[in-house]
Amino acid sequence: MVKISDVSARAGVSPGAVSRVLSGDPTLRVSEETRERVLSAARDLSYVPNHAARALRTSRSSNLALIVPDVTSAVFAELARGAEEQAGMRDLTIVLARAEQLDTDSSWLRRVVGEGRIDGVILQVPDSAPESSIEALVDRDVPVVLINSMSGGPVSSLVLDDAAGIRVAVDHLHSLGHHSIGFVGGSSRSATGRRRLRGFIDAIDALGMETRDEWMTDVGYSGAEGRQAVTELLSRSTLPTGLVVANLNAALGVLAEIHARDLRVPGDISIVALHDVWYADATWPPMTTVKMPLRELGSEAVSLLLDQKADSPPEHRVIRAPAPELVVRSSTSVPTKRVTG
Amino acid sequence: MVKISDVSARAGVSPGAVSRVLSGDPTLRVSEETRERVLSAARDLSYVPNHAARALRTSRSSNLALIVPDVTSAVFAELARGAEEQAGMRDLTIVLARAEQLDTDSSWLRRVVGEGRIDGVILQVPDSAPESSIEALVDRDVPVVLINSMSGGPVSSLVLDDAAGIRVAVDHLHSLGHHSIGFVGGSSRSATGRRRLRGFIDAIDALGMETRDEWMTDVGYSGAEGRQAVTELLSRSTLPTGLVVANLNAALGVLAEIHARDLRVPGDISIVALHDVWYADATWPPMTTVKMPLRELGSEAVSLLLDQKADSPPEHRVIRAPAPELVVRSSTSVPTKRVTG
DNA sequence: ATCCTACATTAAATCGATTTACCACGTCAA
DNA sequence: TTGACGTGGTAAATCGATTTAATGTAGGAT
Repeated sequence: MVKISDVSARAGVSPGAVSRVLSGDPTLRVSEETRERVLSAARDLSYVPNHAARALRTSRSSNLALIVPDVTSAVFAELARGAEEQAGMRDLTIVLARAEQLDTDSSWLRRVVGEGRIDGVILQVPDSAPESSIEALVDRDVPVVLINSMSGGPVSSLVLDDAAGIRVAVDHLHSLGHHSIGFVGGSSRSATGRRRLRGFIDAIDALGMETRDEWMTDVGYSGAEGRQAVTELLSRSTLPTGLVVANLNAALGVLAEIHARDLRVPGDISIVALHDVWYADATWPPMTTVKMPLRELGSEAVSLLLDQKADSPPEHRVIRAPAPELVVRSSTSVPTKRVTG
Repeated sequence: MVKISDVSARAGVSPGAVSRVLSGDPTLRVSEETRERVLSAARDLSYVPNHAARALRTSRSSNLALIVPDVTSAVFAELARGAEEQAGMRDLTIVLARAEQLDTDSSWLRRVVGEGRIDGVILQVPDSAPESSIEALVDRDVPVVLINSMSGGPVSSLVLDDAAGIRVAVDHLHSLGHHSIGFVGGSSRSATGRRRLRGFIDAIDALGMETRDEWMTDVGYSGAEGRQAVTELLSRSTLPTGLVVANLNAALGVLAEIHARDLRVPGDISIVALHDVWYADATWPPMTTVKMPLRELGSEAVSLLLDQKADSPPEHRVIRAPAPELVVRSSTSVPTKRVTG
């Protein structure tokens, strides 16, 4: 491996000078000619600074940890891509970890952070997780950005504008002529779930429609829970003609259970799901969705982490751009008949 | 941050001694009593060795790069989990990257490797990728393990026993009474695709059934390509009663297109897909699959990477354990009628 | 001739752990 | 007494880049 002293030797200057030229130190005064010599020497030898040495000296590892509950989720994939892009631009690297490790082996994070391997943490706690597990991270000596979890509190956070997304979904159904619209959101035990429910109710109100408890469920985001949601809805008196599902994983389950009951989408019920991911048009029927700025969420998380000075107060941002966008496929249509459960 | 000299001071020994005690250097001779003092000093101060310093000295970063074509794929998720687990056990960290970056910015890998940030690479090239892009990595100065791509060649590789998985699928359909079985595999332009096709033909042969070209397609793994596969099958004379789909993403598309044609699964056609991932039972109907040892593939990749000495010849392993396992759901049944396209 | 800037660069300390080579001390045999 | 050996460590170099404080030199002003 070619090192800085090789470059400096070739350019006929000191290693210090090379370092300063290469990093563009503004306090350094060099003749244009020397600068050129250094630059071309570095190029000729294709010099790449050793990361460990730099990290040791500067005590920054240029590694960020991305901790998510579930790598499987398509939501994660988009998020990761955004984070990665932004990280790439800033010469950072993303280290992958499951939130699971936080529980089973909470020492993991402590250790990696203690070792100085991680400069910052992007954390998406499972909705199900007790908020106390977050607290455990607060006094840690790395900046943390919480994603899609609580807003407020001592840790910086970033959330999507779920309410806006849900509004788009509701508007769509309304404009098709639906007047009874149901909601399959996350559990109201989680902050996210409550935020979404609130968004739904507001959207319905704004259009002068009514919400009915029997049209709403209080389950999680998995496929199985989506199925369960439909079972619950059907066990009640009437079914709404339209359904907003706050998560595409759950929407798969919803779809499966609806089919299992021999109902038709969108014939018997129209469905709009939040988050536009690849398999939205591989379902049957292809699903109408609301595309949320997940990628931007990821990249913004990286930015926030880095722009955050050590002692600055936590920031809480809402990602609003680009605005949630309706992607019409085949799971929605004008309402036809109403089904009784 | 507490450093090694703090520990050594507290224990009344030299830093060198602490290092050697902590790393269990067998050539060090210490009295049991001194060892205890060192250990407890480290514990009391909750000493964690600085990673950068260690990396600088030992020139190993303890970082592995996991490069995949698509973080979205459920296959990736399982793989990543396996890799992560194994990495965790060995005190390594997994760095995430998209294979995309290899094309758009092939300097990325060069740079990170040059910086010494990466000790090894687990690489899953897209089936579509030219094999030349692999070559570009061969002479790099890090060990590389290729996943699910070519076998043989100068780079170590790891593949699943696809043939065995397909055999399980074919056996299942055969034992249900199917005699006309079709295949939606990967493109025959990729080594993986060819391997799978071979496995399929062998499995059919072994059971004394016949394969027909009109029952086989030659498309990729995406949902869209799965739809296209069905369109092609239907454009031909007869449809088989059973279908083996070599990938669950494609299977979603297959399912969607079948529904779109108003055919019934498993009434008109039974489907078995390779890879058992979470949404297999969130589809309609829930899909019968063959569970492949993806997790083991991931963990084995890490092991192979590390066990590989610098100058040892490349190894090519096939992951056979645990054996492919049939997961019966609702997309398969005894054959009823045969549909003409 | 002397002092003062401004300029262009360098020397050397530093980050923290690892590792090789060496040392001091005691004991035991010849 | 000497030398060989075992015991229980230590000193110091090293990994490679960064950064602070210092240094030599030329030119201009007094």
